Amino acid sequence: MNREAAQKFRVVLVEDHPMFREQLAQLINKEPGMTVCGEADNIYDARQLIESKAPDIVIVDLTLKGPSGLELIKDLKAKEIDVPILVLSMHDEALYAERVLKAGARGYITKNEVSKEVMTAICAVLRGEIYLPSRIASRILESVASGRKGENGVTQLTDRELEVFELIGRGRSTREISDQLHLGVSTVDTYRARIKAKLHLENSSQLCHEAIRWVSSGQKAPV
Amino acid sequence: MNREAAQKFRVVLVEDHPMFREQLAQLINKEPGMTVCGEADNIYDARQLIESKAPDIVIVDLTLKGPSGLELIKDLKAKEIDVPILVLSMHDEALYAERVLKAGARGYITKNEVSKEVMTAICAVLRGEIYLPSRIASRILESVASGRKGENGVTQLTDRELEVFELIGRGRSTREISDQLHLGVSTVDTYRARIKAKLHLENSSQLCHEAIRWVSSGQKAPV
DNA sequence: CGAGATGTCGTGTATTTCGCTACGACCGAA
DNA sequence: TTCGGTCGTAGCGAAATACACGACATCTCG
Repeated sequence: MNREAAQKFRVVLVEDHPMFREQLAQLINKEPGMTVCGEADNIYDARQLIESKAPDIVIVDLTLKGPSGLELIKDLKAKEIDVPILVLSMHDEALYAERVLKAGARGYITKNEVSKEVMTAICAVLRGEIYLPSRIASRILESVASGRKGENGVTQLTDRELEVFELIGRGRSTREISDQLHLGVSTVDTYRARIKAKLHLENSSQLCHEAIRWVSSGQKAPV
Repeated sequence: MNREAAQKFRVVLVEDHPMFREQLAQLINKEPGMTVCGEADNIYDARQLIESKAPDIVIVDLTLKGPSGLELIKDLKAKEIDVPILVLSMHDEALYAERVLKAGARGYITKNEVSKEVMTAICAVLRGEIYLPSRIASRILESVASGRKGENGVTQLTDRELEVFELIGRGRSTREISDQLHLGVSTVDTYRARIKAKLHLENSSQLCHEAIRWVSSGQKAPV
């Protein structure tokens, strides 16, 4: 990673935790060959930033305040804005990694990595490689190899459905979800219905129950 | 915060996200009057560290890999190890703040704060003050002021309320609960309202959320 | 005794749920 | 290219639920 000052790699950060963003920025700016050329905490600002700054790489958190980073990835792809994206996520789940890669991201790391690992990932993506922690890569390959099936059932959910499911698990009401995702309440409702169908859940308490279980198992110990 | 080098405030960090911990450490070490004297990513190491180093303050993440930071706080209190604790949490909810304060912590901030805010909190706690973001403080004070003296979260629920709370946690709908308990639906409704008030929950998703968590955590210690 | 906590319920309105239908975009197989 | 499937989006109406009031009878404890 050695570039003249004039041609440093330019990075855009999309991350809604201020402290984390600060640190990431610092980490990158400390690197001689890189510089942060823009920061955003939601996908709208991010998109604009990316279009105006045309960075060499975008690092995006999966879970943001509004629509998730996955939306941003899809958006950019739809607009054929071809910038390599490295996803930073809290979830140490192959499921998410797989989805972001399918959507067009070039790397996936979790926030549990040490900063050295993060830098490794950034460099790999800048070199044009696809970067995954090996434990996740192997989990993906494994499931692909074994011909795919249900596992936790959650795998059958579409991206959107998963997003809604997760928000339910975080205790958001339908209304809050529709706000956050900028959807109609009725749309969110449809997703709830579809999720219930796919997961064979009878009513919304059960839906809530499962969603919470999912969220907190993908996460750490209950508080 | 001006101390001679020899008598800097000594800080122990308990946080399981390596990157976050790194940054926190850096933030603190950058401060002239402070130094990080130990780091841990779980409560066992943390406890040992605290006993051996006797720091001036402990900063602990609420959600760790094993038992939560809340356990650590209770442990220290039980052992009468009297070190001020600042809790760092992802949850921007009054309920959690209240719990940790009751357990003996001296401050509560979320990871959404900018680092400046974190430093403010650290300093406040070191001065012996209790630090809360005002939005959370006001939410707690509000309900405290309007009656209800302290006590402990769930323990302040009446028998009936607790019964309902538990059924909610088992995924029963209001209707099912009223049937099972031979009460009017409206009665159950009233209990739900009272529980929400006592636990500072803002809507029924949160109620559901807390109830499920409580039930599945073996319904003893927590809260 | 009397104030406050507790258990019970009703009413009325706002919101959500639930089970439908629908439609356009896209995608892959025939 | 057409057909069938999935996906994201949305609306409708009936039923259920949530929420905010108020009411009243016990019960309890200072």
